[in-house]
Amino acid sequence: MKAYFFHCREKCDTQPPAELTSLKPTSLPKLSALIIAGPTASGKSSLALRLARALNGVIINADSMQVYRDLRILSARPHPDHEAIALHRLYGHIDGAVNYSVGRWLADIAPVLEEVRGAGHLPIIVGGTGLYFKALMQGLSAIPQVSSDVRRKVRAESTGLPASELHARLKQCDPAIAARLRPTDPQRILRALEVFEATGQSLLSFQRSRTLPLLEANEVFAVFLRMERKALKERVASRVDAMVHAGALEEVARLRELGYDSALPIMRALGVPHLIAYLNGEIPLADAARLVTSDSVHYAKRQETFARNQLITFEWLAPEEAEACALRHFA
RNA sequence: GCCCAGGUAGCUCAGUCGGUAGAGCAUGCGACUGAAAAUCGCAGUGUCGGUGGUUCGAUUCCGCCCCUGGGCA
Repeated sequence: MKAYFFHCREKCDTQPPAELTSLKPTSLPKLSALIIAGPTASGKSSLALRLARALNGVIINADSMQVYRDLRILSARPHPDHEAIALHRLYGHIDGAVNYSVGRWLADIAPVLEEVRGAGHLPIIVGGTGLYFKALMQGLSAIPQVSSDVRRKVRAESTGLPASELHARLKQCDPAIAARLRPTDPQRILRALEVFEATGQSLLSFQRSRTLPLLEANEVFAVFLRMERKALKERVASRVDAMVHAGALEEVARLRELGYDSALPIMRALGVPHLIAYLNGEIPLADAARLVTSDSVHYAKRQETFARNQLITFEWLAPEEAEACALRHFA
């Protein structure tokens, strides 16, 4: 493990410590996957495509929105032309009516990883969802599936109630988890409530253990693409415009017609609520675009915070550095 | 030139019956176990337009000046 990190330095830093140059790559474990994370609009997909071509890789999605079939433009899913250049997996394979989750993603990626490696290809896992990478490399607690009946029931009982009231209810049945959750955090409170309702046990009791990670930090080269917030903001703004020109409004109009529950993940994707507000005549298009841009920049900030503090083994590299480094690692 | 309304945080504004100020947004930082493109938490900064006066004390009251907007000429 230690040797690997030194190896990484030796190959990537411009000036490696002299005493480490004796470490030879031949003595190191073979890296079994390339992981590309980074904030939205940082160029992850195009980097992945270039590396997939150069390294005979298969691109595997780690983005919670690019899994949805009905969300191609707004989720910036790879273009069909690009999907023809290299194999892409776990893109657009989920119906919008589905409440996808990190657990499902983990279940989906396990066989894909095995298959890709078995075929002798390099898995290139790329996406913006930090939680997915955390689950992939740090494991996830095994928690029984909460049936959609229970889920519906819990949500129906809590509609219209303030988070503090839900928290008070949670405190009644599961004081241990309630103590760890903020009374202002409705999402986590609802999750704890439904797990207790479904299993009769505290969510905390499940969270005490985790499954083994699918990939260990020392067997992958994991990068987080680094980009200045200011530059990122400009990229996001022009990408939002490009999305509108590419048919984002039509995509959103289709979603609106499908009549999905507004609580579904797909309906909360960046851009969907504001563009629907525009289509409903509530705000001008320019305002909607501005709002989508600022939401996206806030999101990028959260992605960076998550990576900085939760994905601590990732190397922060500018896109060009990441590309050069990956080529050296896997060539 | 005259009349009116304003000039307070990066922006929009609130407020101080005289005791040196605060919300939202923006910005920065953080939390994070099956909705994570989600859901939450924390934190700056101000010569309160300038200048004189009254006062123990003025961002607040008064005079003058500057600037902005509206009206009248």
